[in-house]
Amino acid sequence: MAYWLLKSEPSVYSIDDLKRDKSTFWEGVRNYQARNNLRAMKKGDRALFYHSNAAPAAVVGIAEISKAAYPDPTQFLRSNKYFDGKSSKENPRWSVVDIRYIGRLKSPVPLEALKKAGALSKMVLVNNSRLSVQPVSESEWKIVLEMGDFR
DNA sequence: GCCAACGTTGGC
DNA sequence: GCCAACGTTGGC
Repeated sequence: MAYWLLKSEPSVYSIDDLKRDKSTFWEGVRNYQARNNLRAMKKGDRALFYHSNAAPAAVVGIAEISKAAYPDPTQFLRSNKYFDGKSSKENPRWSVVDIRYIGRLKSPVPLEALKKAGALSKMVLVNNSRLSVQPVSESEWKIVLEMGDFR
């Protein structure tokens, strides 16, 4: 099983929104590196749910990849803000995955705490804060869940 | 709201 | 293919 980190601004879509919805499709990724990470996901993989542009920015919960990558429907909707006129149905540019709510961390782990943890110095989030879909190593995964008192 | 860091675009 | 200009992200 692989591990990932998904970022979302809580004012747009928060962990509580996911809890309410139970599952959703991860729309709107328009960055190639992030898209490639989406396409590498397999059903059953797990992801940290991270709140960006939040006070504090923090890992707040856990989700499961419930369906592997498929074309992002929003890229074809002219009225949608994620519409991409350069994409085609024959050769879609952008992908989504489905995710399912697993749970909240008992205590959210702020970015600052991740930066302070020596064992996480190679974590993508610590080194490239702009990538919105990131891989997480198994050891990083375990450490973050422990820091968040996830049970 | 500011601004640094990063990604993308497009002229050449 | 280079790189300046521009737009976006995201921490603070």
